[in-house]
Amino acid sequence: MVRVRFAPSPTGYLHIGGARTALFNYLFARKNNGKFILRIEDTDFERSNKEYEEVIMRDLRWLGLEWDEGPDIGGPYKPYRQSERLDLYKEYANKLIQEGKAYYCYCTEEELEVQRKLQLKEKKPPIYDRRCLNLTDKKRQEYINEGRKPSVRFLVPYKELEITDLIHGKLSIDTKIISDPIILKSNGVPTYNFGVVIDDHFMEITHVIRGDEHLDNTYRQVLIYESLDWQIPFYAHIPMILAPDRSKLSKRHGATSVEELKKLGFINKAVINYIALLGWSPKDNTEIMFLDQIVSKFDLSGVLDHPAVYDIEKMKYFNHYYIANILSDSEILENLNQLLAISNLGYNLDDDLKLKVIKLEKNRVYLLTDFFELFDIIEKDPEIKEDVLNELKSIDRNVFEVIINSLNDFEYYDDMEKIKGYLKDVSKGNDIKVGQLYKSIRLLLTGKSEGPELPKIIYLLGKEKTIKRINVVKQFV
RNA sequence: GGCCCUGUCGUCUAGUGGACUAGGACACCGGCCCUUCAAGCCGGAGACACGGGUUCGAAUCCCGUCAGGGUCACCA
Repeated sequence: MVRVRFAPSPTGYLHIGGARTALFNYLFARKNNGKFILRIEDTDFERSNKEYEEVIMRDLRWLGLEWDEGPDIGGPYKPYRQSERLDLYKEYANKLIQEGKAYYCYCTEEELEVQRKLQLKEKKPPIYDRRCLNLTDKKRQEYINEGRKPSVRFLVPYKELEITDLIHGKLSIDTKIISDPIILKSNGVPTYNFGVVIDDHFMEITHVIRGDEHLDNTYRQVLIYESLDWQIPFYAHIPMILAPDRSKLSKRHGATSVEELKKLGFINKAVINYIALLGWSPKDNTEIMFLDQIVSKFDLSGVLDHPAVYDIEKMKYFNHYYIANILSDSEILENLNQLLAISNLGYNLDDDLKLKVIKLEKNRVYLLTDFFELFDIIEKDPEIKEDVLNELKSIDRNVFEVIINSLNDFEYYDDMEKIKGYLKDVSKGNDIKVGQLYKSIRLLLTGKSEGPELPKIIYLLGKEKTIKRINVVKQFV
């Protein structure tokens, strides 16, 4: 049985890279009828935050990545929060000490820092010199009397170590260059490299799918597995997602968290679709796919081994495509209402009107927030600023009169086609160029010279609002 | 700096020794449509990092150079 996990630490929002890692784990689990587990790695008490944990779970669900076992829903290998598994780590750290495979280290962080700097200065790799490995009883007692709390270091066995990665193939390293890693901090809490091994083992994780940045950690972890005589899981290190400038993706590169994307008006299906294609492509090179289709096409062997650059423009296109061609109007409405709920813009529109807007605009919209343009036009009377006023004043008096009279006479505001035809007639009958007529009316109704098609605006506004706006504007001119 | 990973259009990618005049998608440019801006449709430009091998034949295999990224924490 395939068992994979996504193991975020709750120190920030779920970002694009994390979401993609979660997705690949999810895909692999579903494809192989396995289990997808969520584990929270909250051993850094300073930076971990329960709120982030909740946001991460919420965003994962928003993306449609449901897990089979996790801190909130439990499971046979609970608990799924590292902070609740502290005894387990201590037990195995002690076991390693007793077997001479790990040792207490009494060095302080300051001492280590000094040593590291020195080594770096001499252009040497910063490796711990094992000064605490063979401490005399006297020295040890001295440290204890000073009140020093020891950390536990893993004793790295020196050898040629080869690991096999499902994406990169065979990888090897000389373990001499690995510094003895601290596995238990002096406060008794495990470090990442130790916690991962213990938990993955006891949660019976079969495949570790994670970002490339963990490639070097893998050697340390494999050594720990070997020292405990545990079975080593399969590894698949997926390429990183880089910023457009090819550096590591971070906040300064714009919208990189799922939270932000949501607020910008992205649709979950589009986000999933886009990130699935970052470092992976199906055999048939299809681009537009739903999550279940991606599952059926997914194959770890299709995952590339080089990094991909994050391009929000392409994701916008996917979003556009989903809105225009894939989603039903009611699905779009649902997404729109979700967005409205979190963005507190206070539009006072009922679903029927929103649906009308969706029908009219979905072909040209890229982001859900683009619908707001029309919402604004419907809800807010035009602002008559100076430049608008000047433009308004340049409209011929006769044209002005024609517009007012004809819009007053017109009755079929609920029929787009009739509006179109009527405007055409007005244009012909009064010898006003269509372009000029449209431009003038748009200005009167919205205070802008660009925007959605004019008949749409008139249709959505209805007779009452249309006439009212024109009358208001008339006073200024 | 050591070690590890990687290098196909600007970007995501197809490509696994001959089917490659290197294909698709986003972005870009031009045209059509047209009441504006878009959308849509049609068309265009655009890449095998470089240098050596191996081979009848290389984007594909090997070596080197260069470039990019990652990592060397009592962070994960």
